[in-house]
Amino acid sequence: MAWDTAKTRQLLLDAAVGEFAEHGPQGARVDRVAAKAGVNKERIYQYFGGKQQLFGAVLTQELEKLAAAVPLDAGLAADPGEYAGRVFDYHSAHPHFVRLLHWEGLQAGDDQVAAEAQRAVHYADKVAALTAAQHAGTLGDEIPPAELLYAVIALAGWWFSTPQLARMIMAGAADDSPRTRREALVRLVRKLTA
Amino acid sequence: MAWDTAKTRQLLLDAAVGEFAEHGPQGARVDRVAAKAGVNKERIYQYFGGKQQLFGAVLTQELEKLAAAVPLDAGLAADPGEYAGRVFDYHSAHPHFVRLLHWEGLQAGDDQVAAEAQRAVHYADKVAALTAAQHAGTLGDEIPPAELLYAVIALAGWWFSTPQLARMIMAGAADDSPRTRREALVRLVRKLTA
DNA sequence: CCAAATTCCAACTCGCTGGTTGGAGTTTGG
DNA sequence: CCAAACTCCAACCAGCGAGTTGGAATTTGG
Repeated sequence: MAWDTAKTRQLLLDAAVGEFAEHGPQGARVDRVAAKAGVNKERIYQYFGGKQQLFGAVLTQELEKLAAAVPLDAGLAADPGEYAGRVFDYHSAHPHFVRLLHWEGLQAGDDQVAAEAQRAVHYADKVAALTAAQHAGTLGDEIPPAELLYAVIALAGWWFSTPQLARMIMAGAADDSPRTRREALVRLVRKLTA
Repeated sequence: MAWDTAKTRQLLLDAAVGEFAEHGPQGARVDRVAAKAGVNKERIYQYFGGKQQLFGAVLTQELEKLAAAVPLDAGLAADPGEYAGRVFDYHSAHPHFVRLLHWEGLQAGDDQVAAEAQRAVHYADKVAALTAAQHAGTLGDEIPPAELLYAVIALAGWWFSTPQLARMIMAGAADDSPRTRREALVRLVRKLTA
């Protein structure tokens, strides 16, 4: 039987996504990741170097997935409201993503994070697209593009990053469901770009 | 010399704020809290019951501080933009608050959190104030009040909850400082309530 | 076909950390 | 004034968990 090291690696990575999203870099247990992957934990040290590097690898992978799933210009420039809605949909389907992002933020503070340079380019591209749309006149230009991007990301993500707050704020609302939350988000962003 | 148990308690609580904000409930070290407070760690177990309960006590205390520092109607209803600015200022001066909030959110998930009922009332009051201002016509009424409150909180807090993202998004900006970030925030909220 | 290199695993180490304990000092109530 | 109750502390402990190791199985390259 041939070795399939790529598969073993991927098995670990996929198991680690859930573990890290749920418990964070501190709370995650190396043994649990290995068990869930059905692999010996020593593999983690051979392939990734350690728990922290595995966390970095997980983050990089998930970042790429998001970038692929909600592409740069899928209506972004033309209609940021709908783009925000798509980001919301992605978060709904993959709730671990925002969690990973926040674990990273809480842990790293002002330190550089994994793949920071590449990720910065990614955002710069989006800002450029928004700038172009403003010049073309398909988008209101009252809000500077970087700030607009910031707003979209923050508004789409906050529901998931502090669910307890979202719950309390919406406690009085007539009905509070993912659907109405998405509508609220789109409404907010549309208003910003009116 | 008389015992001053209240002071000892407070010493621990204050030391714990920093420790929990920086490292989270998992990463926080009981010994470090005790050392910083200049108190024996056994006191934590007598006064609070354990690490987790201490975390709850810290959260409750800081929540009250924020509520006191950025009062309900200090210009909120009349000018949500400026209110958002004040929240931003508070976060700048007390960066541990947002961090605590997010650690709570990441840990609790969909479970009830400490003092949830009281906190919900707190937000309901704010929503009511916004509703009144909309009825009075001092505030645009395109955005439902709860959603507006959500937006203010999310936009003011995101800078601090994922500093790595904020850094990357703003990487291309002419200058990126607390001052310009605050201005961006106010601009965004003003646009929402125009 | 054999030897070097690589993958895999069970078992181990060992420092760390939350929590405990026993007792000494201090206050309080009667 | 004395005994019960409470505050405080140094030392202790048990188990958990990241990382290691030694060697067996498997592959590869010559």
